[in-house]
Order: sequence, then C-alpha cells, then structure tokens
Amino acid sequence: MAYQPNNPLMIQSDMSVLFEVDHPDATTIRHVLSDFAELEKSPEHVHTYRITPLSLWNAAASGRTLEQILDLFEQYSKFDIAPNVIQEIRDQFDRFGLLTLTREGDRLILVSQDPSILRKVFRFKSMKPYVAEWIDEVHVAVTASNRGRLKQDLIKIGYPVQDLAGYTEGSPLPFQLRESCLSGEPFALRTYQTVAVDSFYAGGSSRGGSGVLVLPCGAGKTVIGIAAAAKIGAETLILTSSVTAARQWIAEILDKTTVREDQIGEYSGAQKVIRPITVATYQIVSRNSGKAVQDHLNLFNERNWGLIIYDEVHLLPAPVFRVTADIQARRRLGLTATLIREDGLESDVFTLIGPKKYDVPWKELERSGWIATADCREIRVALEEQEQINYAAANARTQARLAAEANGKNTVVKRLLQKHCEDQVLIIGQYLSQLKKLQQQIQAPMITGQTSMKNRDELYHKFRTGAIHCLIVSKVANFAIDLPDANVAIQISGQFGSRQEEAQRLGRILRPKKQENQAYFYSLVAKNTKEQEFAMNRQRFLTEQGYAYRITEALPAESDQVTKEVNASIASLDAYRQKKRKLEE
DNA sequence: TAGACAGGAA
DNA sequence: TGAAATCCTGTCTA
Repeated sequence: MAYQPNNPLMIQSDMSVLFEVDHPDATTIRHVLSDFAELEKSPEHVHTYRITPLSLWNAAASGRTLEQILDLFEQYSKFDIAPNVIQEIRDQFDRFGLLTLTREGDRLILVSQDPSILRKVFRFKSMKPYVAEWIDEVHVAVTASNRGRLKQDLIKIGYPVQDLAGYTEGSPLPFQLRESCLSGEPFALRTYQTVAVDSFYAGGSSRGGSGVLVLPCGAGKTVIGIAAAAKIGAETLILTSSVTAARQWIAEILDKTTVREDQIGEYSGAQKVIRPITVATYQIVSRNSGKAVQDHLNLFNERNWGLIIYDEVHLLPAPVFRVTADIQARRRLGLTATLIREDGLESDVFTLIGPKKYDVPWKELERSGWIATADCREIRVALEEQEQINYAAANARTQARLAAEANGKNTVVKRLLQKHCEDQVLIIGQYLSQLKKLQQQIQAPMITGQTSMKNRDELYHKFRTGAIHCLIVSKVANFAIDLPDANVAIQISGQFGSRQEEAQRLGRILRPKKQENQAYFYSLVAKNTKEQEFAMNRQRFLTEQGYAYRITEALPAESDQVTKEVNASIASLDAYRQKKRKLEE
C-alpha cells in the first residue's frame, strides 16, 4: 500500500490516530474506531483518537476482532502503518484471553497456554503472594478470596485476565416480565434491549454474567437491568446513585414484573429493609463511620445474592470498588451512559465489574426513533471591554469564573428564548449568582438545591403541562431524575471539562417527542477564554457518539429594548397557555 | 412516631 | 483548579 491522499486515517507510531471527519464514510469509520480507541480531541476537521491497552481489551471483550481493526486500517489509512503499531495492537489484543481464571473445586486456577507467560507474570513482586501452588507449568492455584485483588494487580502489570471461574448461583427467585404495565399499556423489550441482555448473559454460566452495558440516557437502562435479573432468576441487589433513583427502580420493577411488593426492599437512610430484591444507595454502602461500615458491608453477605446491579457505574465511589473486590463470585452488571470517569478509575470498572459487553451508538437509536434528533450548537460570546480587562488581570482560578459569568450570555439567552417561544426550554447553569442575575432579567422560575421538594414538584408539574415554558435549573439538573423533559436546553455554564455532565444534560432533551422529534442543545461559551478549552473537552464524548457541534459567534450585544420585548412575549405566551389550559379543563 | 431542620461528610 | 448538590444522622417538636 502506498500513499492514499483521499483516505481519512493517519495512524501514528505514538498510538494516536488522526481522523479527517469530512470523509463520506465517516460514520462507518467512527463506529469501528470508537470501539477500540478513545477520542482525545474533536475540533472541526480532524479528530484525534488514542489507542490504549484498556481500549483494546474492551474491544476484544465486546467481540471486536483484530481482523476488523486491521481491515479498517487497510481500507482507510492514508499512509503505510509503522510495523511497531500493528505489533503493539496485535500484542495487546492477544493479551486479552492469554490468561484465564477457572475454578476447580474450591480452588481458583490461573491458566495460560504458554508457560512463559505465567513465569513472566509471577516474576513480578506484587504477584508472588497470590500463589498457593504451582500445579504444573501452565496451571497455578491462587487463593480464592483474592479474586478481585488478583485481577486488579494483573491489569496493573499489563495482563488482563479473562475470568471464567463462574459464579455462585444465589438463592433462586423466579419472576417474569409482564406483557403489559399496570397502566394497561403493552410492554415488551425493544430489539436492542434484548440484544443487550443477551450479550450480558452470553456464554453461559461461566463466561457470561459479568460486565458493563453502555446505553444512552433514555434508552431504558432500568428495563435492561430488570430483564437481566429476570433472566438469571435469582435474588438481586441493586445499587443506585440516589434515593430518587432507588425508588424509581422499585416502581419500575413493580410495574413491569411479577415481583410482589413484599419481595422488594429499600435500603437507604430512610429505611433499611433487606428483601429478595433490595435497592440500596451507594452513599450508605460507602459511608464509613465507626461500626456502621461493618453493618453496611454485611449487606453484601446478608443474603445469597445471585446478581448485583451497579446503576450509573461511572459514578461508583472508590470505596464501593473496595467492597466489590471481595465479591467476585457473584454476577455483576454495570449500567452506564459513558464509561468515562474523570478520576481515571476505568481499569477498576474493567476488572471489578467486568469488561464492556455491549454499546449502543446514540445515533443508531436516533435513526430508529427511540431518542430525539439533537441539534447541538456552541455559541461563542465575546467578553465586554471591562470584562476583558478583568479577565487579563485575574489569576487562573478567577478567570474560569469570570468567563463562565460573562454578561453577554444573558443577551444570547434572551434571543434564543425568543426564537424558541413555542418550545419547552431548560436553562442550565453552574453558579447560583449567575442564575439569579439571569432570573431577574427574564422572569422565569428557578430551581436550585435549596428549592423545597414541594416547590419543585409544583414547578415540574407546571412545566410538564405547559403552564410555564421556561425553567432555570442549577446543578440539580445533573442529579434530579424526575426533572421534566424539554426539547430545548441552553447551557450557560458548566463544570470545567466534565464530559459526563455534558452527556447527562443532553440526555435531558433526548427523550422522544410527540410531534417533531427534534431537540436543540445550545452551549454558551465565552470567546477566547479558558472556557473554550473546557467546552472542547466536554464535547468530546458527544462527538464520539457522532454528534456534530456547530460553532457560531454571537452578534454584538443588543439594546434593552429587545429585552423588554422578549419579556413581554414570554409573559403573554405564558398567559395564553394558561388560558388555553383552563379552557381545556 | 412522623416530619422538619441543621450540620457533617466527601 | 472550586462551587454546589446530595444523603445521612441526630435533635427537636407536635
């Protein structure tokens, strides 16, 4: 193969891949590429991916073959590829499955077809304590209680192990999915949900049964978790990130399965009920105050669980990993919208919960109509003259804040509100002071952490029924799962470069719409500031999913007259809607 | 024996 | 890099 100027991929010897995204086959290429490489940068024309050992192992685990990767290179690479790159990919790819962990009676055996591998592994000092007995050249017995820690240490030295040691079945708890919800609506798994459950379970009792499923918000993670539990048919422990999420799980299980109310327990601060199906919060498990920690750890041994589900695995606190390391004999299912963790504990997810088993591309769901089509725009707002002076003089710490609170953003918000006066709009921001200021200017209701639950419910209700069409929300939007759906989101500031947050916020508006299945996501960014860099990092995840951000510049600030007109039009629209609603009732 | 509220943790 | 939200626990009131 020689130089192919029209091909879009450049694979470099530092394991980075440059990808020209304007290529006609970009969608297909991204689909394969994102399975074995991580997106690092995604500006307009050329995206940078990085191939890491972990990304290759995850690819191997979710069923990608080395041939598929090499075919992609063959077909689309601009230059000849340095042999060391191919070698490295082959090497890492082959490493997955080189070592397997199996069971023999109550002993765990580390197996390798190649005796030199085992010798190499146990030359590491950190590995020596695990040896119980060298059975022969290719079989080493290891202490069973260290299953989790052994896997962690193995991955640290670069040898992921395929865990085939099987699981304890757990106490049986047979139940089925209903054919219709309690409301009478018919209920059935969607095709991709069935595929997800099957790929989690695939391979039978030893191979299948532990891993992570990656699904976008709104794709029905709960339903998939429930279906997996039903398939296994054993007592199940579900760990969630908040009490609201826990209650939602309970409600969904009651709604969609034959499980009785007296079979489900909530284990949280409010009540600590352990039943065949128990839903607990991470908080209570990871909390360590005196003797309480022991009580909560016992939760894992309290019953003979056949499955442990980790909801929102990307939020899993480090202490829960420690507990999880000890319970490797139980089936584990991780659910998440993104495997990315800003704290870099991805390898712990890989070893202690399991490898990625299935990944639904957002774009695919969009095509089949399960989620709305999103139009994402980044609008760059110039700083005012005085702001520029302040910005230049400030230290790095205050610079970020100054950029986030740029005055010009408010004007843009007003203009967007005018444009979307027929839509349900969420305005999301990071700083309370900024949100308050905006609130004074546009007279829309606001929800923050301080807003009482009663007040929130009332506002949610009004927003859902359309009595109000614009809601300002603070960081509550990241956690509150009962936040109503909107079709327009305006992000006026965000937390540094959190990709995870960006994904969550977009997820807010992706639920399918009744009429036009179209959503709008605007991200307001101060021009020529740190915020522009943060925004780039934030958008990486969405670019990975195939969303293109269109970047536009805001027009110069407008007069107060515009503001007044916009306010008037919002007020009259609200009044109109209220009247219409009353008439309907 | 709930519910409200404040304070601590991470 | 820092602000804001969460959950949990303990105390007080009716």
